[in-house]
Amino acid sequence: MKLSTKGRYGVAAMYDLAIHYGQGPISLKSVAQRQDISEHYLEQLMGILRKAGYIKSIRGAQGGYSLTKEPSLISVGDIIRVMEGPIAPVDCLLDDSCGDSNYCDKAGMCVTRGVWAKVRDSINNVLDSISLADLCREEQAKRS
Amino acid sequence: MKLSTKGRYGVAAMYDLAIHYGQGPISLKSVAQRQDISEHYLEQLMGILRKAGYIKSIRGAQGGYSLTKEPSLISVGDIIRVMEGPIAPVDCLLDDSCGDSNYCDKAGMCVTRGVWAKVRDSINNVLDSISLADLCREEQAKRS
DNA sequence: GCTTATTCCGAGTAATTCGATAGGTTTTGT
DNA sequence: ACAAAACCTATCGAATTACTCGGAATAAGC
Repeated sequence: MKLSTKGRYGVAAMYDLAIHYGQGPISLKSVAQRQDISEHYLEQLMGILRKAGYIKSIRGAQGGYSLTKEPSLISVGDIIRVMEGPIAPVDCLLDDSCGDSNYCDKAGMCVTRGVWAKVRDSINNVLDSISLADLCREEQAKRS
Repeated sequence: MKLSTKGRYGVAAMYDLAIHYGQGPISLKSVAQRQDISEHYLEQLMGILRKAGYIKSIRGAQGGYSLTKEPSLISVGDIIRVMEGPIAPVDCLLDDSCGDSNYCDKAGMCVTRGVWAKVRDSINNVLDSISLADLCREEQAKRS
């Protein structure tokens, strides 16, 4: 039940952009340094976040990244799901409409499936209840 | 955020033993067949559960495994933690008293750490609130 | 006592994933 | 023109996962 660095780094980077929201484009380099992440690796992660529409980029000198929406409108859950795929402790919870793959024939009768579904829901609840703005507020509080 | 098969199979096997609680030793083979798990692999998992004290074994012909306590006294959380290690979405939550390893120097200032701690707590809450007896009851309900 | 059913144990292994690294190509402000 | 930046694709070593294999020890039943 570990989060991969993708999710962790993704949240860290988005948090960094949230802190600097409204200050123009923030360079990948500076984010990587502040959050202590490999530059090249973070680059790939930023690509994912950009394609998902959570950040926009400006190329060329003095370029960088910035959020496409207010920090209060982006939840940690949004970020995690984009970085790690849908949250599901077990694959049989992924009924992605396309018939094949992880279908479990006794899903209806499976009692443990219910357990994993509850876990999934509780994780999603927690993650969706925390926005980037919340994290920024917390940071403010810790400073004082 | 995936559970490994260790955790899943562990719960499935323990659930199987709970269903047959009080019926004497249950052979690995029959558990493996009913739960559709590789026999040899399940063998290793049973070893973990035995060493943790949740099941006891009887060797030789007509031997097998059985729970050491009532199904109501064993939670899904107990099983998962034994099979997968402590639940912690990120390593910096593991302050296992022995100073080295995953200590994060800015833990006190880290706002994302709080997020992961909330996730951990909510997962533990769900898993600890469900006992093997609960699963057996659910199975009964589904039958009718 | 022999056979057979079973748990126990340790090593090996194929496949996958993770976390990066490398090396280049655009694009753009100065 | 130059340098700073985003973008892209490919590769790679290490670790982990989910097994498999081959036995050794133990006990019940005949």
